Amino acid sequence: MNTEAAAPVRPMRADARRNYEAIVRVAGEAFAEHGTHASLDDIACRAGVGAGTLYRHFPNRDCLLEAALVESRHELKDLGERLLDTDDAGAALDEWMLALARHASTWDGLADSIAQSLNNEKSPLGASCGTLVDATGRLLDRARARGAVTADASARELFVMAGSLAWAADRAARGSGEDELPRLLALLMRGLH
Amino acid sequence: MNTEAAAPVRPMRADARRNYEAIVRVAGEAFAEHGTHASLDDIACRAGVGAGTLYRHFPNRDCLLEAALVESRHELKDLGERLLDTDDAGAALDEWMLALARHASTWDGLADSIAQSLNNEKSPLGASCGTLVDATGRLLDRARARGAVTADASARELFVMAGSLAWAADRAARGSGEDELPRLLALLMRGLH
DNA sequence: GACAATACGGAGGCTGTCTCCGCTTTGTCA
DNA sequence: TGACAAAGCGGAGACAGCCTCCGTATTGTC
Repeated sequence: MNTEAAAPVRPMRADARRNYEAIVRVAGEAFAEHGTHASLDDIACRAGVGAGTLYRHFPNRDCLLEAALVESRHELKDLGERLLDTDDAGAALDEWMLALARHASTWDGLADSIAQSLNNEKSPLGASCGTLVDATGRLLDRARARGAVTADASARELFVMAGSLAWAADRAARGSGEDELPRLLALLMRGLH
Repeated sequence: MNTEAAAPVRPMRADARRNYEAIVRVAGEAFAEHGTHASLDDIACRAGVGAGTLYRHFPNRDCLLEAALVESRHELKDLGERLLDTDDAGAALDEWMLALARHASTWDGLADSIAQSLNNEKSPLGASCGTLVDATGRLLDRARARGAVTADASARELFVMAGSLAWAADRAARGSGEDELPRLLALLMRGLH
């Protein structure tokens, strides 16, 4: 696994850190604008660095995606912990699934990138998904223990279903920018409980 | 809409028909092998024609996808009609959804291509999806009229959900080639009924 | 058999990915 | 403060895929 950028043995050189941060910032903008398939050369250009610099810091698209999502994932992780302390285990799972689906909707194509990375040991994006799958598992187990979930489904499946919901909501919306996610999710959770 | 290839005013010239058929045949193989993003230049090459010939017959990827799917869609349409004559309206809808999901799983990436085309007036793939959405609507209305479906969902949404299920099943399978579709579908339908 | 209509094909322009390596910047140590 | 090695930079260019253009070849018709 490549974690040299995230946890280097020695601190990054000043110029390297400057470039790293500029790239991540610009990447977030580009992904928001063009989806996860935004041109990497273009990101490098807009960040004022050469393509070589971008690819040295982020050997592939997943690495950059992962870096641009760290904050969002931190917040998600916190939410997961807070939800474990709430009373209604069923509602907690519902809220968690909605948060997961919203996360996967951050940028167009993200649900796809995430799901693809899940089956790819080497992807840093997939690795960091492990934490989210685990959190899903804890909330699912608790909900099941309290009888709030009866259906047979694994944490991993639930995680993928959240992604597929994000996928469906993005595609079902007939342009009209309607937020279909809650309704679609309700449909799914109705079957789960 | 471009239907010149499907319903020409005058019959195609012999060489044109020969090439058309070779391209469609090879395309099916290539999509099966590399998913819907298979290289079109490569398909042309393997079909023994120039790129120009491929693009003249199929101005874009969707046109080729659509042509390579005609048979499967025919069978699907027939199934839809047969299902309308069965007794159990709920079970008929279940079976239809499974068939839709399997169709969208034909090739890797197909669910995505289909869903994308749904929002694209000009796509021949999307146009031909209209028939399937209509069939979904008929089966859904019937199931609802008989009380087999209580949840609030449109035909279009159901169609997209079938695609999203295909998407999820393709991604949830941890390589192990397991067929998760029926279970995932059961989960969804449990919420719908 | 000759002619017009139709179709062919592949060179080449374009965009995007990713690598390689000569050059520049940085941090350190005297 | 200056000098040196290590670390980092960047952009040219190789490569792959998409798609168009137009000179050439094939076909059907009279």
